[in-house]
Amino acid sequence: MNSKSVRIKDIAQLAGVSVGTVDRVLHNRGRVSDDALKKVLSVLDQIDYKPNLIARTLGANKSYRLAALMPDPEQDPYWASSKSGISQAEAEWLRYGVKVEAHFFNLYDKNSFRQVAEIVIESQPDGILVAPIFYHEALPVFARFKEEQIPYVLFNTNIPEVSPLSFIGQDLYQSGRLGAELMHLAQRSETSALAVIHINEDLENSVHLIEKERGFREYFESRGLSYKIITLNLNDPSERMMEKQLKELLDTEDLKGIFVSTSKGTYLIASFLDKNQRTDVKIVGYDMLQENIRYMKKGIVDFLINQNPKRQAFLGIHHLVGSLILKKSAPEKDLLPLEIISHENLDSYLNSHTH
Amino acid sequence: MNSKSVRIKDIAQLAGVSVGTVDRVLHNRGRVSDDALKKVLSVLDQIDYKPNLIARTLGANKSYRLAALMPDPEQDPYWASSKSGISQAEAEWLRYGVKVEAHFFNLYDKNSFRQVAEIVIESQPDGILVAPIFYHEALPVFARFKEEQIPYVLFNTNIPEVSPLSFIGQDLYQSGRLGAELMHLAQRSETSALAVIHINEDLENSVHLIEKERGFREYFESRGLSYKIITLNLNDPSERMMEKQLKELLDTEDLKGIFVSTSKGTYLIASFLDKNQRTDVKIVGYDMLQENIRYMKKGIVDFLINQNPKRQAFLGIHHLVGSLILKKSAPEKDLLPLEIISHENLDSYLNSHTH
DNA sequence: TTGTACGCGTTATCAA
DNA sequence: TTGATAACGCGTACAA
Repeated sequence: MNSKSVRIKDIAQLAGVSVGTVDRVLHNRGRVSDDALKKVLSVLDQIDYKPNLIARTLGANKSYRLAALMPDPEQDPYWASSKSGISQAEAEWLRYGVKVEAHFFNLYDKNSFRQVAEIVIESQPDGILVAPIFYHEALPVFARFKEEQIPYVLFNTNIPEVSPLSFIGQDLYQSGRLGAELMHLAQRSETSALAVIHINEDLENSVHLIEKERGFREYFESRGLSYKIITLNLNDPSERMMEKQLKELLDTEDLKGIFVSTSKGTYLIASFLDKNQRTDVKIVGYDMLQENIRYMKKGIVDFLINQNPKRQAFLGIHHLVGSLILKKSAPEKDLLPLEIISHENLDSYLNSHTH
Repeated sequence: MNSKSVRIKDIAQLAGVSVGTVDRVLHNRGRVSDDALKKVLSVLDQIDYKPNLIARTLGANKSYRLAALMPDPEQDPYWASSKSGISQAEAEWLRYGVKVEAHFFNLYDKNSFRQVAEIVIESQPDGILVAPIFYHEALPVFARFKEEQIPYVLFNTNIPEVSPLSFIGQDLYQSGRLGAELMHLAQRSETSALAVIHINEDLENSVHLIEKERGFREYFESRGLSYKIITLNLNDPSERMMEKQLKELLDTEDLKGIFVSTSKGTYLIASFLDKNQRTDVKIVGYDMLQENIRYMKKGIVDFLINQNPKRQAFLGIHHLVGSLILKKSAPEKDLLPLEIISHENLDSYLNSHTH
């Protein structure tokens, strides 16, 4: 077949050593003389060796255990999508002996993050995929991972300081700018008031939401647009309290648009506006959650920015496997495109397999 | 992995024959005695044998030759993207013995399609990836493929009647509707005139363009919007002639938007409007060609719908390989999402690796 | 430190 | 018509 593809055997021949020696060099197992090492490395330097995955998995009876550390999918459908991405990746790599165990922490309890992380460490996986949504709590956890020498990949939220193998996510500042552009398009007058609504316990600790708002505001500034922009942080989980704050906002301002910074928040706001029959207020929100889709089809939600949680998690496992097993270097950052979902392309996203 | 999985060896043992015999039965290669056949079949009946695909491709050591039949990439940068998707897929499968030979036909010459198709057949490939952009000419060609029993996958344009292994592309009617939605968003008044511009030799024969226009028009109808919509088909390739027709259009109508149905057409129209300083006319077009990107950054093009030509071709080869070699069943239709590109998410698409 | 030999599951060859 | 056996490329145990 491909007479071109280089095998270990070929490298051995070129370097004038045995396949065993080449193998030891390739996997840095040591027990190789400086002389042999040099010879093999010089050959490897000149040719592009790509191991035959097929052959490798056939022979190796080895299995890899990966762990995922993420919020409980039952608390928020956004994370259920991430979960399904992990399952999908696991299915794909199963025949290569890869297993992934998912561990969930409480979305509303920062301490549980540390606790579950400790459980993950105890299970001694070969690699970890993490969604570090709590900035402060994340730092000591990653220190522990390093201590235990377990490689990790981040998704959803980046914390560059902990130098992960890779980060998979989106440019959140730009995401905010895009939200602004879409909001601007949906408006028919430039004098109305707009709101940025976060639904979050601890805004200062949530870099991702802050970045989105910054982008949203700067878009209008950079274009010299004079909308009045109000920020509202709804941190009280009780529905009654939330409704009260929203009613207040609608009463005091001539509000024509709401940019919601989270996916779950999107349908909460949509539900409120729907009940109060305020279809004049445009909504730009996040992600194709079932409820968000419903409100978009109903005409309540105008635009969704797809963060592609499923794909993020899928790629996370993918990079982890690639790096650990295939010894491929994962990209430092894998930024997914900011996908715009509107009424007319929604179905095309829902029907596509590959996404 | 699952040590439980049944191997040919196990079947042989249970049936009291050798692996060679089992292999012959499994692949109906004949040369098996009735007695042995019965014994093997009865074992196969009781257990669920799933061949190890990994081992199969290793052992088979077969090489596969695929062919691609598509328009000449030098005539239109859109097809250059498709070409690069094919190359990418080929690179990925090269080490498994897959080779792809691309054959180009003349975009402006229907006869060349049939001629090149005949050349493809002569080369007797194991499978063919086709972009059948000429409807009438395609039918006899697929009849020939069937005659020669060469499996084929379609991309870009679907012709369901020829029952391909798989089709990869987009819903073009919906694509037109999306174009309309974006155009509507970009307009500030509902009384202006809009144009649909095709740049094509033989419009009636081009299902894909007709479908887009149908979607575009029906969107406005279904919403009761009263834009005046003019269709213009520029079939003369000379620039002078094209400019004359466009000038005429702009002079006689209060035109505020142009929907261009092809990717190459997009930058041609953009270039014209740019030269004539008609930034009041909004453009919705197709694909992230370099020139289209340039005009979008310049503010001349307002929206692009990404048809993802590269990915389409890539997936085409992918499904072909999956079906032929790995005996996986390819999806009958693999419809890619209709991606909206705007000023603020353009870079995110350009920077993303995985796309 | 080095090289050889065997196993992974399947296919293909060849002698019996 | 059969069955034994050598590939395929890689990892690794084990002998030198």
